[in-house]
Amino acid sequence: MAHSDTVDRILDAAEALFAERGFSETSLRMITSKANVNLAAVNYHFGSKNALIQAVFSRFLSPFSKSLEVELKRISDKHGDQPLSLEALLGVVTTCIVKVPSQSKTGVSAFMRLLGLAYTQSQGHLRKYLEEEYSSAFKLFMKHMRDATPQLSAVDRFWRIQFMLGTTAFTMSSSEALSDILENELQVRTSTEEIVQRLVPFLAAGLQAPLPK
Amino acid sequence: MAHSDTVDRILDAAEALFAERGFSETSLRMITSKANVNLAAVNYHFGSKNALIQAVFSRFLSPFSKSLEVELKRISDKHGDQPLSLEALLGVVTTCIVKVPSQSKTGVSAFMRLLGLAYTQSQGHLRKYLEEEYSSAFKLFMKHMRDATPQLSAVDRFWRIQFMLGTTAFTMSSSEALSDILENELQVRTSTEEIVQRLVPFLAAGLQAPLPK
DNA sequence: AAACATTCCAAACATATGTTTTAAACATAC
DNA sequence: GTATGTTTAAAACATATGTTTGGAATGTTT
Repeated sequence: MAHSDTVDRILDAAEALFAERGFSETSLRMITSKANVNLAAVNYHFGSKNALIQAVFSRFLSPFSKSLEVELKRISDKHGDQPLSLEALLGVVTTCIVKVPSQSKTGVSAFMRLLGLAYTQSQGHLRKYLEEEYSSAFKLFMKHMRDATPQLSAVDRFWRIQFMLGTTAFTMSSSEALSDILENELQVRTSTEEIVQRLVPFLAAGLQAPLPK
Repeated sequence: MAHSDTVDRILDAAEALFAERGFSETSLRMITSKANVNLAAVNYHFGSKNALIQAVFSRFLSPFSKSLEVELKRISDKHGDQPLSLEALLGVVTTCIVKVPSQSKTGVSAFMRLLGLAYTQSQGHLRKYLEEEYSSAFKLFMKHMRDATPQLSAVDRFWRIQFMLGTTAFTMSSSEALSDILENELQVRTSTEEIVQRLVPFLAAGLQAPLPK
């Protein structure tokens, strides 16, 4: 078989464990024993642990960036030269985020947590890999972002976009822990979808906040 | 000497390396060789690596939480039963953040990055320690936060505060890298103080964003 | 059926890590 | 000056990690 069952079992186990514990804190032995495969299988199929990490990312990031590019082009075609509103733009992104993982086995929560880790737990090789692989989708998103916030100067826009990405990455990377805390305090459970829904207005308002002098 | 030079040198080196690379990715040997002390000194003075991590945190978190409590009480006394405005409250926090590290050798950026790591790289022992040690300052801040955002439900407020903390920790933790990128792109240099000034309106607007249904 | 390629497995390997041990150097008090 | 407790130094220890290896099992092709 070109894609042995083993490969998928490893990817599933790795994805879950990485999301749960981070990269350095997850050993190959944890992964292979959760996947019920031999330890050597990882190096046989992927070559190295770093390559496995990248494979885990591309499995969910590729469909996502694909879907994002398609969706953005579709909507902006429909709108002609009218630029997308900020809300619409963020809406597209969140739609793609929520849609994609359900196609694979990954939950949205693991998906987002991995994204957060990629940002935070700065593994040099990962950052490099992601930049090379997904720069086109990212640039397209940034172009729409420019059009959606014409009132901002380039510098202002730069910082606010960083704030936005930071909020998202950070919240998602600790979303589970935060949900636990909240449940403990107020006996309310918040799903990842709901967190995203809460996040969007916060971000939109922040991006459009009146400028300081 | 009660507080040998060695102890401080270890703390300085550990602080810098933790901020730069994270906890698991920083070995005791890196720390001791950067600090120019013997490997065994860490276990002698602190007992374990985990204890060292906690010591690094308390060195900068204790003065900060102290200063925050004092400052909050001072200002709220001055205002009588009038609740602090959101802007004023955030102002107090940022003032304390910017003020405290300059007393020690820590830069604001390392200070914030460590906070971010504490959140993200959730080492069980650290979370527990921080909760026990600094719950009083945190609870005081949350009380004022409640008063400053009466329009929010408890759940809404919880999440928006998390968004706010996330944005701050994340931005500050990568502020240096981001400044570099911006300078490269637009030939503009942004100081940490300016970043904070840009952050506050973003956060205030996000916190007060209209609620989704 | 034989030849070949691929996949799997148990064990070994080299290295890095946190921690402990042993002894020497040092300071301080009696 | 000796004794006592403290700090440093170098080495050893036990363990965990990523990776490699040689061969067995399995599948595919001729």
